[in-house]
Amino acid sequence: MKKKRITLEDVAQVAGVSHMTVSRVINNQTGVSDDTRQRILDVIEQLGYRPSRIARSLVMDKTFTIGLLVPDITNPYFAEVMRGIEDVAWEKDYHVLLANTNENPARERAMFKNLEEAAVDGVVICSSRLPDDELFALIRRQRAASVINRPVPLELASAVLIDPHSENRNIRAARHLIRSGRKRIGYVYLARSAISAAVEDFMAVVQNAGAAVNPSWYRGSKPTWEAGYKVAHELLVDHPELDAIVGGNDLVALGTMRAAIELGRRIPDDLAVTGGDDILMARVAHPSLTTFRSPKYEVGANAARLLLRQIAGDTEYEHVFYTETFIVRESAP
Amino acid sequence: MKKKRITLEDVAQVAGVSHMTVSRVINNQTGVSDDTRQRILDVIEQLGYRPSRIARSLVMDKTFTIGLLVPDITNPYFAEVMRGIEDVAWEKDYHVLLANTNENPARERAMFKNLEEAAVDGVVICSSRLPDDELFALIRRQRAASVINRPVPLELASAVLIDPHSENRNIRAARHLIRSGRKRIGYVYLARSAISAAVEDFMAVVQNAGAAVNPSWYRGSKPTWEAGYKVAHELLVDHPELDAIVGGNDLVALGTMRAAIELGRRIPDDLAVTGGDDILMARVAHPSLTTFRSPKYEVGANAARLLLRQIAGDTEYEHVFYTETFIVRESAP
DNA sequence: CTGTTAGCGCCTTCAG
DNA sequence: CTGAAGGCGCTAACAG
Repeated sequence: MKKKRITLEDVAQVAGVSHMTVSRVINNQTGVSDDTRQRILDVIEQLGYRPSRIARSLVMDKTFTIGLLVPDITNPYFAEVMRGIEDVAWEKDYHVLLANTNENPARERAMFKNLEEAAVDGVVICSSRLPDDELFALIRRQRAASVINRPVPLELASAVLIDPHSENRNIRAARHLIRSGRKRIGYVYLARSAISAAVEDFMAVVQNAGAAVNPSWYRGSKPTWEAGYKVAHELLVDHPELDAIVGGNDLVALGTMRAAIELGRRIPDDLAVTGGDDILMARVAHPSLTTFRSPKYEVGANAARLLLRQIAGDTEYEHVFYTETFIVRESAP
Repeated sequence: MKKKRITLEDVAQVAGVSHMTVSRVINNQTGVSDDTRQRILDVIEQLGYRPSRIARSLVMDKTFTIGLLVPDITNPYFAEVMRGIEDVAWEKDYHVLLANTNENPARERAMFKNLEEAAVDGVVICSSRLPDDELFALIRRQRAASVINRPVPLELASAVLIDPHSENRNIRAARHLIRSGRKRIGYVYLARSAISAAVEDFMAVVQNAGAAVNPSWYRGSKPTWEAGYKVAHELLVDHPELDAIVGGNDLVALGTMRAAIELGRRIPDDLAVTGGDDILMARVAHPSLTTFRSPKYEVGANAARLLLRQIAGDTEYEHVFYTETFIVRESAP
């Protein structure tokens, strides 16, 4: 014997009006006399009535919910981005349906399908790990989309991206390392991420700048501390000659530092390390990490704003760009 | 001119059957011949049909969605707990509606209301900041609830809690500090959290163990690095005599360490610091942080399991307990 | 094995 | 200012 939900009809009956009048009241519409309105409000309060968003969604064809697709909620970078998204959604009275893919493409695909079935009004897609063609097709199936950290055709979705005119952070890091005298630079890049510079580009720049290159100094990693640790450990065992490593992000760089320290390297004397994102851990770590600061919260907030603007009926997609600031700390002075 | 959603009816028409037959197919029900089923499956594929969860929810009175109420998604502790919850939900094909309260009680209240309107099948409530009576009333309005880190009547909800027979972690930390020779121990506890020991209890234990006590050595803090930094800074300025500080959690302890270092204290020589949670940062920080490890992922996963069990029709609530492991590191050897 | 009918709770439209 | 009718997309219950 389940307790049944209180409905508009129940409220109407108690208040002695038709359900339509109640509907008008809960939607703040005009056309209800002040005392009927007050009476209905009282009944609502007294009964503890809550409008069913389900029913409303069905008839209005609108769920007041946005989907949030992220690779890993435990990555502090994404957590901060999510906070920006969540805050904007909250302001505009939107709900957030969380779709955490655990860096797993199969799960990402399934999550997209879930979001379609949930009929969310739009999706914020953060750092998708899917190939372009597949991602674009999936986006096309959504009512609206806002993409973070992934170039996407302007006619397909809004996006928040790193300024394409600014140099890639990994490459900036490499330049910095070479300037400060490093000769043999490893690169633990983020596999499947649009943030990391392509290995060829990385090599070209390093070579141009007069430092050594070697294809086996460059390895892909998942964007986690553990993965960074593991990959860097292997890299350093195989190539003890390295005197610097560019990490794809802070977590990977921090894992790299740990591996290096365990292998007896002193940082930065024997090995310099750089990261990216400037998460709190980068500051707190020892030695503190040289990295790039990105406006994480604002990136999320902007993505959400662009999405909500589309949902509100704007037909023009928009791409917003941000830049990263180089932060020099102890790990690569 | 919006593109309209493809419905059961559309599929039925193309396949030349009634919508019920299609319904049976998408719900994997028996009573459809193999070739009709296959034909319908083909049409679904070809049309790219996705069942509307909204409509299904309305008629079934079930949303296949759980609400997730957390104080702060950027707190690594909660992020890890959330991952446990999300994974279990995903396994059971449940969606997660995120309600991040930003440590703000007013927002928490509003989020509860949102979750009611969304008609989620149940809620996982993580570290609520609401007073007992209010929280309990709000829980009672939900279809099902599973509570983390907050004692709750067994007839009201399931819960995942620290073993009540194990000594509180802050008090264990204090004992450890006293054993290792500290005399004047400050306490930056988590305000409004059921995790932190009450100041009176803390004082009683410290006094009993033969160390000094002083009411102005104990201050509440929000559970963030920034708050911990600020509170500890003030505390250390006001009370330079302190030779140890027990932090409510790792973030607060890490903020405390930063404040201490900026004020010229050496850690652990001049000041010992302890935390709680054992987030990654505690290990990476310098000096590394003495703390308590809690099974964060499992806490979340268990809370979700308990909730889904209730949703599945189990009427018995259940409370599950976990324990924390003391991890001694450099900050308080 | 397949189809028909009747709602789920709400909003839109149109009458009073 | 208020109400009645119709339908959103789907499933349950019952017919055939």
